[in-house]
Amino acid sequence: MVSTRGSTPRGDGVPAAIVGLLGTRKPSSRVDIARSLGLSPATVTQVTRDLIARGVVEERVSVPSRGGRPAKLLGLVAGAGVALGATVTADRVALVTVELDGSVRTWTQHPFSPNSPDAPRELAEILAGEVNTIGERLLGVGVGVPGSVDSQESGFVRAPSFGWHAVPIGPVLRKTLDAPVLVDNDVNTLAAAEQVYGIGRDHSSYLVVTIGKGIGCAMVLDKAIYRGATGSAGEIGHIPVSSDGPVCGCGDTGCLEAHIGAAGLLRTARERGLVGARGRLATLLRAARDGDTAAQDVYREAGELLGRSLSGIVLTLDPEVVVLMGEGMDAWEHWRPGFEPALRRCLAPTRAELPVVVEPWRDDQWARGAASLVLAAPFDTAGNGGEQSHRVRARLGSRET
Amino acid sequence: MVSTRGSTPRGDGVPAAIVGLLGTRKPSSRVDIARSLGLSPATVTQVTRDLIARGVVEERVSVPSRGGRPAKLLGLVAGAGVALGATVTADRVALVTVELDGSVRTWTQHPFSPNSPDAPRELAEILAGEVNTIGERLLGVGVGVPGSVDSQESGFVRAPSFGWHAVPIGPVLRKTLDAPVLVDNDVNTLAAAEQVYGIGRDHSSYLVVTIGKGIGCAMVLDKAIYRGATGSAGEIGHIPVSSDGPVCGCGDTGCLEAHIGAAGLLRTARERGLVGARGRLATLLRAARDGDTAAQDVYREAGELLGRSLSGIVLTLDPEVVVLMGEGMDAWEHWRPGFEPALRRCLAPTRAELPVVVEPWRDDQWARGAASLVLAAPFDTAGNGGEQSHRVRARLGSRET
DNA sequence: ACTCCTTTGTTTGACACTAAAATTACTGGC
DNA sequence: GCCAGTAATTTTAGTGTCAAACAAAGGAGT
Repeated sequence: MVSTRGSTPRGDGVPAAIVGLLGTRKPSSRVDIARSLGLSPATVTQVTRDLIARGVVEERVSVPSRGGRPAKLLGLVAGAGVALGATVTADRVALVTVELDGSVRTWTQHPFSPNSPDAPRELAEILAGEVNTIGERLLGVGVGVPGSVDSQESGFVRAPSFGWHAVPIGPVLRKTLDAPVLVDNDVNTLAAAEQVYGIGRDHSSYLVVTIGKGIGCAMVLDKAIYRGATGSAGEIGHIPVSSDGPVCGCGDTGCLEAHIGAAGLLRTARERGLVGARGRLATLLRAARDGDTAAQDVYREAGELLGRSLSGIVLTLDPEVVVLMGEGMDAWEHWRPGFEPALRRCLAPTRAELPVVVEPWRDDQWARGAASLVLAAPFDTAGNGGEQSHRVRARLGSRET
Repeated sequence: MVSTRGSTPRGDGVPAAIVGLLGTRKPSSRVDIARSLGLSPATVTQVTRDLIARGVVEERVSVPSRGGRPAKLLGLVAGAGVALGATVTADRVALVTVELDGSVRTWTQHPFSPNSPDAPRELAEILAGEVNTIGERLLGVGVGVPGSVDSQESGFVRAPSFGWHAVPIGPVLRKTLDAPVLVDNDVNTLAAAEQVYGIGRDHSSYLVVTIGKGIGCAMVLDKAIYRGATGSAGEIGHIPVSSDGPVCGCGDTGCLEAHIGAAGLLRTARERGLVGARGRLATLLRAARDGDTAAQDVYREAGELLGRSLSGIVLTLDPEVVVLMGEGMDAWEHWRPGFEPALRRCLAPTRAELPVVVEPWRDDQWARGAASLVLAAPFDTAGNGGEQSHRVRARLGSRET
């Protein structure tokens, strides 16, 4: 193993990568940093000297050695940089400010109507307040949207559920906010968070599958988020699973999402008389928890469909791990009995042991993900984030200023 | 667009990348090379000076200019380097020697029995003859196998159909042959060939799907071949498509391959009395070509299954293009009527126009692919090929010697 | 023929990164 | 307390790449 994240950084990426590493790891020695990033200790000495002088990094205690010069640990100066994250949903915008080490500073929500023709400008206004409060220390703004984005770099959004076609979220925000702005699909932002603070620290290829209103999937392949040719990779909600199933929002019939998305589950439950015509999903979940086997069946069957569909994706992508998250996870205990056997049944003997990690859901997770777009920029050695990612790195570690 | 293939090369990768580029392009000027590789013209001048002195590259004619200093084109010296490619099948080994520009020099076949306990050594002996014939100019050996490989770098092969479990093809060949040896799944080698000489010149993410004895898939994502956590990405032949279908070689029932692999097609044809108990696929194809609608139905239904399965993969991976190839492609005209509508039906409006490229099949294609593993090494800036890839680059462009 | 323009290719000085040697700061055995 | 051993860090000298200035080689207009 040469480097922990992607290829070894160069040029302006070196100081950024060091700061990024220190943000996501415990305080490390210079030699450790060098090993992790594939740099020579000499370079780390030089660059950290500069970062210390600039007040971004500080020396911590020396650790006792086991026969050798003790390492002087380096850590980030608290509050040296802040990322702003925002997610857009059908009725509001959630905002977080996050420190370099991933800890959440503030969390707020604002009413928002994406259908308005002036939506980008309204979003910009919501963000502007926060941006001004943060001031100098702002590294960048990450925005997650439930749709596909042409590229993080530019940020034109297509989100059918909002009626958005090539809506210039990125350009408008950039013009208004005077800060680097990275826009991405919301599930991809969760993957970015995993990449930096979660499972990505130990694995290089994995899937992040979300269960909630829709069914989403983001993928980190060989340490990089994969977005596809048109930014719409991971649209697994519309995989066909039945030839005559329910009608989906996309117009087709029998999509996975139409079966096991929140609306699909509810429809099934109503058809079977488990909840009233005006009943909600919470009712179904309560029934399942109370031991109602018919209610449990709804979830079990959903788990089975999900497991079968994922097994195809796992065979195709051969990930190390699958991470499950999303608002729907609170009912996972009832999905699991259907899910596990369906998933494992078709996996070749080699992958039958595929670990599936179920993450508890937190309300600020979407927005935290969005902020992670910014915090992942230091590791974007391949340059997928383009100019915006570059600007984040510049704010983080440029030698001038 | 910054660079044509992956990220910009560094160090020993620079001369190799230049040679690689000249091998896959028409002769180019220094400035063109610099643009393609993301290097400065200054660097290209320096490195090519060296390559010219070493007799690997030569100056060609000047090209008339359109209002500027005319460009002096650079091209490869013919025969400056040769790659050896080999594919292993159930009964033989096919060998090609390929020039740097991709042209095939020789093609031979040798009987081979992979079930023998001494298979790696026997393979080594077959290759040794050719290696000695080539001598000095050999850049490396590429080997394609119908199974999964732990990494190109090491080359332990798992191939259930051969009864191979962690068979040390790479290590044994390396010990015997004294040349860089790259081992990979056979479908991945086809993807490597596309990457270097085919569709990869114009696209960065695509699928290569093979139809033949089995159903295979290789994927190039963001310009790199993706191999998965255990080297078995692309095992789409075992995606479940029916709950009570025919038994597959993998032990499960209802796998895609069991339905539409060569054996599956034949089984269906026999069940329907279209060919005799001892009849072969050629009989079915002849019947279909002669207008037998029952025979055509077998192919059409197979096309439908393939299209449905691929639509799921396309939704997941959002590739720019899908390339179809393999021995089974000679019957494609009869697959297509089922395939096209099934594939497009479920693609979101944005991807309905997904181009599907059907490549005619050539007998030496597997072996050419294997050789491409070597010829793709110069572009492996990420270092996936590890030490072996590095050794190929060293032979191609090292400054010493 | 002369001048200006355009593009290619080369030279030069600066700079980032490195390998290797030197230095520092400990531990552990005596 | 002294010495050998060990590992982190720093220094030093050197290499590869680049930006910018420069040289070369033509076209097009006058």
